[in-house]
Amino acid sequence: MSTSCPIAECQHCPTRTFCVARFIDEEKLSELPTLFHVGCAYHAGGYLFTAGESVGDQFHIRSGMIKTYFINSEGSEFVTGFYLPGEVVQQAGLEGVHLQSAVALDTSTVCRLNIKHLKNVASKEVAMALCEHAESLEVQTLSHQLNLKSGSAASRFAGFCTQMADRLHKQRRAAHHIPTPMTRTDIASYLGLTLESLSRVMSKLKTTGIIHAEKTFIEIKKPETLAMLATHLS
Amino acid sequence: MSTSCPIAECQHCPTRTFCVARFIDEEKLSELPTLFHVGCAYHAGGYLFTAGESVGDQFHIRSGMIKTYFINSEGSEFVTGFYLPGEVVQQAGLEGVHLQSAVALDTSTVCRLNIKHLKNVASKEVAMALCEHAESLEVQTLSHQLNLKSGSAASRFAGFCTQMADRLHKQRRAAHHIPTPMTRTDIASYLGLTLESLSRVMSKLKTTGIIHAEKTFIEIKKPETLAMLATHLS
DNA sequence: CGGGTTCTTGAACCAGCTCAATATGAGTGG
DNA sequence: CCACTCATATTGAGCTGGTTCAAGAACCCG
Repeated sequence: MSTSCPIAECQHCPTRTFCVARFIDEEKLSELPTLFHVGCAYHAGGYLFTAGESVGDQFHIRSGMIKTYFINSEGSEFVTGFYLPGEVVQQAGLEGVHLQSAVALDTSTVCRLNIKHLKNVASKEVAMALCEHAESLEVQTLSHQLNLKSGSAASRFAGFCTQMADRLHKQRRAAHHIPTPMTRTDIASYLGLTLESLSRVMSKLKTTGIIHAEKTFIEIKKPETLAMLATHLS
Repeated sequence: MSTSCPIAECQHCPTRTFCVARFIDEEKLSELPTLFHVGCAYHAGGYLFTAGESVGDQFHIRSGMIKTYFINSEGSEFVTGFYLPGEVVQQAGLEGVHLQSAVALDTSTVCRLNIKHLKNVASKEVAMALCEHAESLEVQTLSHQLNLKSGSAASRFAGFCTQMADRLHKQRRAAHHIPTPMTRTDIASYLGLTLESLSRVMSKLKTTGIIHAEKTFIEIKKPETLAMLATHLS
C-alpha cells in the first residue's frame, strides 16, 4: 500500500498515486532506472510516438498537454484524445504497433516507462493497475462515442467542457479553467464537427455568458447550465 | 505452442486458436472445469450480463450473435457492437462493474471464463493474450469512431458491411453473406443513424445491385464497390 | 509593421432528421 | 389454414442543423 517512490523526482509527481512504479517489489526497485526515463521534455509539436512505430513505452504526463490522433486513408487527421498531467497515454494492447500518433501541444514533461522491462518485473498488482488504466480509458471512449452519436454541436462541446472539468478536478486543479493549447480545429475534429460549427457554438455560449473563451483557455462560468446542455440531447 | 484443449468440447470450437485456455500450464489444467463453463446456451433476448453487474467472466462466442449496448442518461439505447462466433466479449478493464449490457440476438452458445480464477493460474502468456484482445478491440473501436465521425450514411453502412465481411472471413465463413439477427434499429443505432436513413441507404444499394438484403441477412454483391463507398468519404 | 496562421461571421445549400402514412411479415388464436 | 394483431420496415414530404464556400477580423512572430 506504500505509495512512496524511490526516485527523488517522483515525490511531487502528479501521477504518483497512479504510477505503476508504486507496485514494483522492493528487491526490483534497483532496476527502476533502466525501467523508465523520468521527466523527458518535449516542446510543442514534439512527438511522443507516431503511428506505425512499435509500442515500447507507457507515457505518464507530468506537465503540458498531449493530443493523440490518427490519419485516415485519405490523409485527414482525426483527433482522438487530449491528455492532461496525471494521465497516462498508452496503447490498450501493449503489444504490436502504434495505431495513433501522440504529439505535445505545449511544452510537456513525460515519464516513459519501458513496457518490456516492466513486464519482466511485473507482479499481479502491476497487471491490475494496467487493467485499471484500460478500464478508465474505456469509460472515456464510450462516453465520447455516445457524445459523437447523440448530441447536437452544442451538447458535444458542452460534453467536452464538462469532461475536461471533471478530469482537471480529479488532478486537483481548477475545474472551471480549461487550458486549450490545442487549436479550434483540433477540438472540432475531436468532436466530429467542422471548425466553423464549433466557432459558432462557442460564440453563442460566450454571448449567453455560459463560458468565457480566449485563445489559450476556456473558462466555465455556469457549470450547471453547461452540464445540462451536455446531457439534454437537443 | 500446443493449441490442443483438454476438454473434448473444445476440439471443434471456433475460438480454439484464440482461447486463453491454450496457455494454461499443464499442471493447472485440472482446474479448468472450475475455471469456465463450456457452451452455455442463451436464446434470443437472453442477457450475458447487464450494465452495473460486477465483472466476473470473459465470454467466448461459439455460435449465434451478441450485441452490446448501453443506455444513456435519458434512457435511449446505444448499440456499441455486434459479436460473431469466434470473438470475445469482455470489458477492457477486467475489474469493476460492467459499463454495458450484452444480449443474445439469436440462439447462442457461449463459454464463460471466470476471470478471477483465470488470474490465479495466469502466466505471462495469458496476460499477453489478454493484451492482444485489448488491442484488436481498440482497432475496432478506433475504426468505428472514424466511421462515425467522417462518413455519410452510405459510407457508414458500407463500412459496417465490409467490417463484418472481414470478420466473417477471419472466422472462415462466407464473407459475402452477413447474418443479421439484429433489427434495423440496432444497426442504425450502431452507425449513429436513424432507422429511416439506414432504410433509405439500403434501398438505394439494393436497387443499384450492390447488395441484396432480406430480414435475416445481407448479401454483398459487389464487394469492391462497397469498399470504395466505405473509404471514399462522400 | 507586414505576412502568415487561426478564428469569426455570413449566406446558401444539402444530408439526414422528423413526422406521417403505408407495407410487410411473424406470431397467435379461431 | 386463414384472419387478426402487433412489431418491424419502407417510402414520402418537408424541415433544420451543420456543412460548405467565402470574406473579413484578430492574433502571433519575426
